[in-house]
Amino acid sequence: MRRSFYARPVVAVARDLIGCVVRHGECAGVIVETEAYHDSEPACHAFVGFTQRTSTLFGPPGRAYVYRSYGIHALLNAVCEPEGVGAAVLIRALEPVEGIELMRARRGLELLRELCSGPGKLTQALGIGLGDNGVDLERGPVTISEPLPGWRGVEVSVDRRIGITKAVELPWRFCAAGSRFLSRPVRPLTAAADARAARA
DNA sequence: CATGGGATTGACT
DNA sequence: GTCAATCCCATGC
Repeated sequence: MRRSFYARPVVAVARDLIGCVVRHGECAGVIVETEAYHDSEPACHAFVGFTQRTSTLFGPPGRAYVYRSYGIHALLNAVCEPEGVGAAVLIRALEPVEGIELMRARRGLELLRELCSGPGKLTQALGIGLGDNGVDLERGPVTISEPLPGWRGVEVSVDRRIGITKAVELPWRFCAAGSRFLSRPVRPLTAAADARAARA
């Protein structure tokens, strides 16, 4: 995708990335789950301002922001909004489409559903690491490109973000409706959750 | 310089 | 359902 695609409100980009293709080397998958993060809300790393860690987030849009989570996993984001705004889309799950045998070898698993159904799983499956931080997503080695035929206009479900403790009420998680490759199912909105969201 | 806290995962009860 | 692994970074003394 072109740089102008990412230089937009991060929530819109997160939604529009559903159906696009992430590629690294011979491995590729369709994005089926994303989350948006923005420096105006405390769940975003960029909330603390410009630091060494967040410099990529405040940099030009269309680059990869890769960081280590829980000391173990590398998580892949696409930097969004104009330079100077700290915002990114976390890629949370892929449907594998190419290089599946290599993914299986890297993950030590056979089951297709488990290869890329989580933000730490998909970086392991595609061989993406901290060294890919700052990479231009149009040039590679990690790239994101247009949806495959059949994925254009796919229905998107909205949910609250997973695994965070701050700003939990924001509906900034996006999933391909009915996908079997999500990190977790979309939670149906309950009346109680609705009331909480309305109050916040 | 010491410390606390994760945008997770997989193993185990 | 619970829980440990593991390390980088931001913060505070």
